[in-house]
Amino acid sequence: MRVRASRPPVMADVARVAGVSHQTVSRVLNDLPNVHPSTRKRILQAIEELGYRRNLSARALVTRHSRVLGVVSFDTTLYGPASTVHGIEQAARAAGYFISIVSLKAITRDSVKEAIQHLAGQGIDGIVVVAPQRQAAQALASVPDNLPAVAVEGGRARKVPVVSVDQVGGARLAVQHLLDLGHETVWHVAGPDDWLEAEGRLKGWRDTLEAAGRRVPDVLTGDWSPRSGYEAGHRLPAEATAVFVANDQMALGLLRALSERGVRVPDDVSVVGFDDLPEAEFFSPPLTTVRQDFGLVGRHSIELLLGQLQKDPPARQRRVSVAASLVPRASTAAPPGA
Amino acid sequence: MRVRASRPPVMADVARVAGVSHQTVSRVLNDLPNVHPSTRKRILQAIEELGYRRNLSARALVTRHSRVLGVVSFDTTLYGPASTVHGIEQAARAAGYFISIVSLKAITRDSVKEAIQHLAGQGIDGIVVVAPQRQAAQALASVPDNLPAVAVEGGRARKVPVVSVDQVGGARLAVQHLLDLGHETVWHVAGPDDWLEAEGRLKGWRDTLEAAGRRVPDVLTGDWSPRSGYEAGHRLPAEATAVFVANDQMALGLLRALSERGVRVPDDVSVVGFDDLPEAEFFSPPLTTVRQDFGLVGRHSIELLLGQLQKDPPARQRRVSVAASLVPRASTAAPPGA
DNA sequence: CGGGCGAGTGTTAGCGTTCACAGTTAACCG
DNA sequence: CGGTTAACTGTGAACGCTAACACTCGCCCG
Repeated sequence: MRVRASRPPVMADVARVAGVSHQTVSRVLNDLPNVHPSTRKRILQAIEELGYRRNLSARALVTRHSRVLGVVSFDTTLYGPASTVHGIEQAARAAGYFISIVSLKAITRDSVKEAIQHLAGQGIDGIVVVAPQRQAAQALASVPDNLPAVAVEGGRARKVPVVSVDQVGGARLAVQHLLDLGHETVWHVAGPDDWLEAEGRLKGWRDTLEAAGRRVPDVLTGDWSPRSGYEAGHRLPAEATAVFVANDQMALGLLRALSERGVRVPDDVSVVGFDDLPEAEFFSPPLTTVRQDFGLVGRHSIELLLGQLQKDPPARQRRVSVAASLVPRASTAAPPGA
Repeated sequence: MRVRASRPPVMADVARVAGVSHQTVSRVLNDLPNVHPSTRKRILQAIEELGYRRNLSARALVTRHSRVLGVVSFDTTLYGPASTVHGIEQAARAAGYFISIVSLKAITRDSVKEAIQHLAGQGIDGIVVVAPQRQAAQALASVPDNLPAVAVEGGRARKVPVVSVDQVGGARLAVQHLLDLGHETVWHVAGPDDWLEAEGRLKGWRDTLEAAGRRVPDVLTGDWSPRSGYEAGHRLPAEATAVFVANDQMALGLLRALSERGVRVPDDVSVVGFDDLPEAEFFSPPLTTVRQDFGLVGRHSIELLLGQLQKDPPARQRRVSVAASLVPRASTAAPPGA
C-alpha cells in the first residue's frame, strides 16, 4: 500500500511513521542498548514498511569509516592473482567489508602508485596490494601514512606488513623431491627477473642444489606464459633428466615441447611445476607440482588489515608466511639409468 | 614544510590558504568555468601544498551519486568469469567509475538476491550481474526498480538489458568445422543443465546436426571441471570420431582420458573445446576451440550500464550479442577412414 | 520524602560537499 | 554616461547521518 516515493525514505521518515525521533531510529539501526523492546519493534516495522535503507555516504561522512577496503592487483585473469583476490573478497565480506578493486594491466611503479592514490581518494578504510613484482613493492611506499595497508608477496616492504607464500620452501620441496628420486641435478625454468615469486623459487632451487653439493645448471627464464615454457622446453639440453618449472603454465608449454621432441615424461625427463592449477592433474602426464593456498593468503591479509583498524592495534605482525606443499603426480620418476 | 595535520585538510582549509571561498575551490575541483586563471592557479597550488583530497562521501551525499558500480559474479577463480570481471573493471575505470565486487561461491537464487541487496545498500550507481545460471537470471528480478542494471549471460531477463556471447553461433562453428572435415556426426560433452551457456552450446550443437540431417547422439554431461571431462572421456563410445566439448577444461580432461585409453587425437578422434584458455594452445595436442572475447563483453556491459545513467537514456538496447570465433589447431582432423 | 541513578528518549550540532542564489566588479554599447 | 551584460566570486542552506549531551521519568535508598 506504499506510494512509490519520488525520493527514497530517510531516517526522519521512519521516525515519523514510528512516532519517535530519528536518533532512536539510529540507535536501533546500530544495535545500541537502551531502546524499549516495543519501540524497537515499531521502528523495525516502519523500516520494513517504507523499505528504508540507510544512506552509507552520510554515515561514512560522519563516522569517517566507509567499511570498504581497496585492492590493487595485477591482471586478475591469471589464476594466482584471481584466487588471491577471491580469497580476500570472501574474507572481507565475512567481516562485513566491501572490496573495491583496481586491476592493473601492467605493473610499473607509477601505475601501482596511481592505483593506490586513486583508491585512497575513494575514502576506503584500508588497502591490500597484491604486489608480486619488485616495482610494485617499491610503490608501496606511496601508501599514505594514515591508511592501514597490507602487501601480498610484497618482499621486504618497509612500512607495510606482508603476507606471502613460502616460495623458497616450496621450491625446496620440489627440488628435493627430484633429488630423492635419484636425479643428479635439476634444471630450472624461472619466472621473470623482476617478480619476487620468481626470485624466491630460484633461490630455493639454487640453495637446495648447493646444500646437496650438486652442480647448478644454467637457468632458463620465461615470462610465466605457456609459450615461454614451450620455448624453454626446446632449449632444454639433452642431458637434463629433471626440471623444476616456476609455474604450471610454463610447465604445460614445456611438456608440449618435450613431447614434440620425442622426449618422454617422466621416463626420460621428470618435470615439477608450481601453483597446482585445477588443470594440472589432467596434463599429459598429470603434473607433479607445488600447491599454494591462495585462499589462506587472502584470509591472512584481511586479518592483518582489520587488525590495524582496531583502536589499539595488536603488536603488528610484520610478516606472515604460508607454507606450500608438494603434490606428487605422474610427471616425476627416477632418472633413465636408475 | 607542512605540518602533519591531525585531521586531513578539507575544502575550507584550501580556501583559506588560497584566500578564496570554499565554493570557488569546488568550482576548480569540478572543472567549472568562470574561475579566473590566476585564482585557479593559486587554488591548485594550495591543494598541492596541503595534500588535499576531496571527501567522496560528502560529495556522494549531496550529489546522490557515488561513481561506484557493483558487480555480482560467480567464482571469479574461473577463467571466464575472471576475464569478464576484468573487462568490466577496465572499462569502468576508463569511464571514471570504481568497481565493488561480490563474488559468490555458489549461485542460488537467494545468494544472488542477497548479494544484489547488499550492493544496493552500498549506495552504488549501477550493477552488473554476471549471471550465467538460470537461477541467477531469475534473481535479477530482485534488482530495485530505480537501480540501473545489466546482466551478462542473463538469458531472457525481463527487466534488464543483457550482454552475452553468441553461444549458439559458437557451437555451430565448432560442429560445422567437424562436419566439414568429414565426420559422420559429432558427440557432445555438455556443461551443467542449469547454466545458460551450457544450454546455448547444446542447442547450437543439436541444431547444426539436425540441419545437416545427421544423427544426434546421446549427450554426455559434465560440470565444467577437468575431472568431469575426464570421466566423460572414459564414457565416450568407441564409435565416436568427433567430440564437441562445452569448455576447454573439460576438453583437457577428455584428452587425458582418451590418451589413457590409447585413443589418438586427432587421428582417431577429433576434439573441439570452447573458451580458448591461454593454455589451450599447449594441450596435447593443441586444442581447436571457440574463442570468446570476454573483454569485449565487459566493455559492452559497462557501456550499456552507463547509458542508463544518462539523463535521457537512449532507447535502451535490450540485448547485445558478441560473436564467437573458431580457432583451429591440431586436435581436429578428418575421420580415420577418410 | 528528597536526591541519586539508570533506562529510555529527544535536541542540537556538526561531518564536507554541492546547489541555488546573490553579489561585485569591469567591460561594453548606444 | 547610464544601463545592460558577462565574468568572477561569495553566502547560506541543504544532503542524511551520528555524537554528545540534555531531558524525563520511575525506582530505590537513606
